[in-house]
Amino acid sequence: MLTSSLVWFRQDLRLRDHQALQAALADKQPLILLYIWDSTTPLPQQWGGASCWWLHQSLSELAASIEARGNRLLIAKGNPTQILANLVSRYQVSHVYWHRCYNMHSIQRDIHIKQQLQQQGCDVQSFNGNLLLEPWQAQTSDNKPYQVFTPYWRNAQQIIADMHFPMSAAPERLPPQPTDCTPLLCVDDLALIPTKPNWAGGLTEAWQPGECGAEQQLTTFLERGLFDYKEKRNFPALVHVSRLSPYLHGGEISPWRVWLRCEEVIANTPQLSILDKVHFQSELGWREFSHHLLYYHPLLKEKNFRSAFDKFPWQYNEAALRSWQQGKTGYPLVDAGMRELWHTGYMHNRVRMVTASFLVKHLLMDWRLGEQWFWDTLVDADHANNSASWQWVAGSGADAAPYFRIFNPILQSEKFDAAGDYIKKWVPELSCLPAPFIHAPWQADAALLAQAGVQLNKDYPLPIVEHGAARQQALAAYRQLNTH
DNA sequence: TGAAATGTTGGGGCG
DNA sequence: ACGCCCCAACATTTC
Repeated sequence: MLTSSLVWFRQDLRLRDHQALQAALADKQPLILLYIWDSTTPLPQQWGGASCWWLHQSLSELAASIEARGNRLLIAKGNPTQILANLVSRYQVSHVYWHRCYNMHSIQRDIHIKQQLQQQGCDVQSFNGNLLLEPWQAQTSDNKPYQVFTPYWRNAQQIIADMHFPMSAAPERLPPQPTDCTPLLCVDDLALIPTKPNWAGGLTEAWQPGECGAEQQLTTFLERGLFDYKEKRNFPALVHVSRLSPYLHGGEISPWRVWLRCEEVIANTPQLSILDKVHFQSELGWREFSHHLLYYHPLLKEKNFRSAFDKFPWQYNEAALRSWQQGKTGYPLVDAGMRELWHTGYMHNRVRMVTASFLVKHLLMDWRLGEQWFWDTLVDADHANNSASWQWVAGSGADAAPYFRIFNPILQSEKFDAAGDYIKKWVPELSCLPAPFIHAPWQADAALLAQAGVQLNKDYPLPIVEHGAARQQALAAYRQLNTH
């Protein structure tokens, strides 16, 4: 009886730079390529709506890509422990490979599965396929996890400089499946995309998920976006951000491919500043740092990193929460961001900070409410990044924004969207209102509003809170914690 | 990877 | 010419 090898695809939906696949190819025997929709994932960690849409597209492309190379992606749904055990015994699987995930559910599940498969006589190997560094690789001089980004990243960069990344091209042909291998499900059976109503139209326009789209996005960014990245990445109407986050999350591109191609472009393009490279790479650094934090603080999504925040006097106001979610706060930059998110599954980073700060500081609502909304609506929703970033904004996190750092949504708008281009795109009812009034429509006089065709409180809401008063309330609430 | 309040300085209008 | 005030521009401190 012929044995076979199995690659379990998870957050590594690509064929290039795929260590698990490369290891399986070296076995030179029939190959099972598997994706499992893990129904044992705790509910709050199940992919949100936008991530599901992304996953559907990405899986479909991967399946097609595998089929074109002479194999087939097996798709299953259920308990991975049982599914793997069944496949291993049914197809005489001698070797199983996957790339590691770093949240608590996955870690515990994978430890258990590894033991079980080894008992079945199977050789199991896992690799790092999703990060530049393993989360535990950078440690302080007394072998403790870092709490602050800057020293973490200084150390991490030194390690990266000496690393040899496992680059590999996508194989041109794949070995066949075992001869008696029967399909399980197809991508559609997972029911990941919305049907009634189909709200994904904006996502389809904005994105091309999959390995191919990732490569195109990387090239576009390096050619057009990297120049002056350090400054221009702050302007949401410009295209000077990489927009690679959803691809990195799904593993459709490896972070080291992004890293190395960036190095290469910088070396070959004299007009690019080293600072642009440094700033872009440090964004990848934040991603690494988030995973470092999540690894050592498995409850990062649920619990305040700084427990002093457990007694923060959060308020809950359902109407205000809904206004925020729907982009109807009356602050144009905030609303533009929230609508971009709803429409495209993405929001520019600068605007993420402004909108998040608004929920937590102006509306005094628990960061977890914001985290949940982003988790459900972002195509790049990532357990580590989303949790760490929300805690950073709230001030409850490691290396967090200090409590007194309260973004003024009007000032941010004037600074980073001076002409109002971003606002006009996402809040079209204000598109005839000239700057500077587009940043604060309630400050425009009646004649100007009439001329722009805006009736406040009808076409566009009045601010749901007044900035100055909300700021004072936030300062008072935070002062009450007495942590500073 | 803030914003506002407060302090300081220097030019210019003006008695 | 001089002192005084105003205030913009910038710097520093505070939240």
